[in-house]
Amino acid sequence: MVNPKKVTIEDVAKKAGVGIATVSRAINNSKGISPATKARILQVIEEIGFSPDTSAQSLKVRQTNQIALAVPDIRNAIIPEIAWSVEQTAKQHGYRVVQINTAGNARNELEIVRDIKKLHVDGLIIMPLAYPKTLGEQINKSSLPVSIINYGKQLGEEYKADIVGLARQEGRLVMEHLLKIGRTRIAYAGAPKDKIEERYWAYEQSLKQVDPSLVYFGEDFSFETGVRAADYFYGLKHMPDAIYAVNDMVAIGIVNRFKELHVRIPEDVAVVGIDNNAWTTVTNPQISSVSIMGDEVARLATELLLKRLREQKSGQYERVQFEPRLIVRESSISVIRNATTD
Amino acid sequence: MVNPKKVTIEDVAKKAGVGIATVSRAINNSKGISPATKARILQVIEEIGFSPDTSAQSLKVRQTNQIALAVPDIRNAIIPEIAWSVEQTAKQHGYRVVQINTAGNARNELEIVRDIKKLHVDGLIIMPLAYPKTLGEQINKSSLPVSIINYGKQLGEEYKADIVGLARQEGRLVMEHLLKIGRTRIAYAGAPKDKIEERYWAYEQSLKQVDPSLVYFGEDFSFETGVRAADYFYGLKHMPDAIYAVNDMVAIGIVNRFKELHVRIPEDVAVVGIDNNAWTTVTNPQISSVSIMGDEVARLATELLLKRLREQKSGQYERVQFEPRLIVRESSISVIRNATTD
DNA sequence: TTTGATTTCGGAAACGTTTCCTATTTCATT
DNA sequence: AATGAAATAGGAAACGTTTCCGAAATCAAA
Repeated sequence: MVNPKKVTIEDVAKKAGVGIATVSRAINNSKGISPATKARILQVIEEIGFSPDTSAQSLKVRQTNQIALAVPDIRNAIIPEIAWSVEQTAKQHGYRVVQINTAGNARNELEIVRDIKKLHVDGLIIMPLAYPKTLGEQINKSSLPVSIINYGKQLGEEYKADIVGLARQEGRLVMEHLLKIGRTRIAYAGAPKDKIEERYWAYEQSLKQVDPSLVYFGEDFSFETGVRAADYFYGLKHMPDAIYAVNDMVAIGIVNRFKELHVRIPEDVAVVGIDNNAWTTVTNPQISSVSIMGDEVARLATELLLKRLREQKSGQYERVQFEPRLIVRESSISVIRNATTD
Repeated sequence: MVNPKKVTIEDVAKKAGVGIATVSRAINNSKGISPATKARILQVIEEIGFSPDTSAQSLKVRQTNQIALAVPDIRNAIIPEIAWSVEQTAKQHGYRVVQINTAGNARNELEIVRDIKKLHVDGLIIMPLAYPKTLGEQINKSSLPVSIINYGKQLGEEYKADIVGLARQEGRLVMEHLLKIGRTRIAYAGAPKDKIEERYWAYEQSLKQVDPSLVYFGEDFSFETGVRAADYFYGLKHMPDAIYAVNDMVAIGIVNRFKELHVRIPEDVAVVGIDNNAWTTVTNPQISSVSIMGDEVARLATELLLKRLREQKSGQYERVQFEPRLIVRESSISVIRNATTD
């Protein structure tokens, strides 16, 4: 480690008695080199421990074999899964990924795109959270390809980027399932700002008419909201026989609280969440949920980016939405319902 | 994006009517340039949208401003937290981090270290899981500085790397706490291979004598093991009044099962885990746990690596162990114990 | 003014590769 | 043998910077 006098391609050439061009051919196994000399060169390389300088290579071939992945916060929810998927996919194609957390901060999200040139990467995958107004504009004038992992708002046609996300069908899936297993008094537990979204509309639309007492709008998407929702429903004269929770955290809160209250799940009340968080399998009962396909979304976003890099042309931009998938677990299995109640 | 004829430092120079050396001085704000010309150059740069080529810079100055972070699997346990901490710290010093998952595979762990030169980084932070025998050897012959985040075995003095980890005191902390709040029948719930470790020895050593019926060795470190442990203890003639769980997953399993069995926590049984997983705050009751200081460990490991890069010398290697910290929550608060029992 | 020190600047040489172009060798075909 | 095509090789230019070194310009002091 004490400045070992960097060994270059020239050292190899000299020692092997060939030109540097030939050494280059050997390490890139390009053609125009005889198997014999190639073997000899490789041998020498092994001996003196040569490894081509990646900066020089990048400078020459004008690519870095790196892509950037910008996410709000690697510590949250499905993001580790996404980061993992991107890394695996990139690796398969010989790319490395540099990790960036934007903290879901609008300024950071813009900055990343604007300063992408400073990143020593060939392209960018961004999962926005803040969706700053000028994001699209910034992306469009970007000098490098970008791919968007979109779990937020519907994005316009004008984006010059591949966009992959989720078909807004999570709520519909939950409701169809709950209806199919014969529940009739289905409640909704969510968060107010969520009212405008598919997850809530699916609830309204699946029902002939909605009983307002069965709709609980909490403050956020947290465990605590779930606990409070459970208390609220428990206090009703006529309890629901199923609860559609806006996400898994809320669902877990509900399940936990109901267990304390001796409400049986799924016999008395079925519960279904959304996200397919790993912790849904670790509660008791395990909670049915809708997978939002993080790894598939991330994988495709990566593949589209790499394809664009490979083909070097800014042709048609892709718009892909994965279908969410319902995973049925104990909390909503179809049971012969017992009329007795605590 | 359609091959915009890369604008180079020379274009800037020409347009500003100066030499390229001067432009270089302007963008690196080195001295030997008058404020006036500097301003003019910056102006031009802004106009024509120039951004220096990072590959060329790296080639010239012989550093990439990147470090690699190799972890077993970004999706597991405290690793997102570690990745986050490394990234934040690196960013503060102007470094970016490239993420690598080793899958806890011995061969991968070795390969990363061996092929570090191919990574376009200035140094490596590795969190080993497999600890292959030749890892130290490989690190010692590495041409780049490496820093180790060590949550595994005790590492020898011979490693030419900074090593930061955790002082093996988690078990002791738990036991002291449990004894202090007056528990007398303290049980242990863990995994068999764990028997050799501090976490178990601390249990034995804190007790005048151990009641073998209060020791439950499960199969693994999972939620399920926790559930089974709870069942086991519940079946005892004489239940423990506290349980020291080898980690949070097990603790959560215990708490969940006990709630079903109407065992009161902490009144009947106190429960404490280890790891300080975020989910300990989302159970009911919230679970006391020992923080294993992931973010501090990661931050220091990063800082040591960057310092070594800065100082360019392979002097003394650091060995640092953080003290784990007990976080007391509802599951083990000191209560006036009620003699009545369900 | 002259002098000398200091600041400001530009030319050119690196950094370590890949690749173009040309030269040589090898080989198959006549 | 003679010819031409194909395979193999090397020299040198280029990629876009930083930095060394010397030249020119500026400035302060005499």
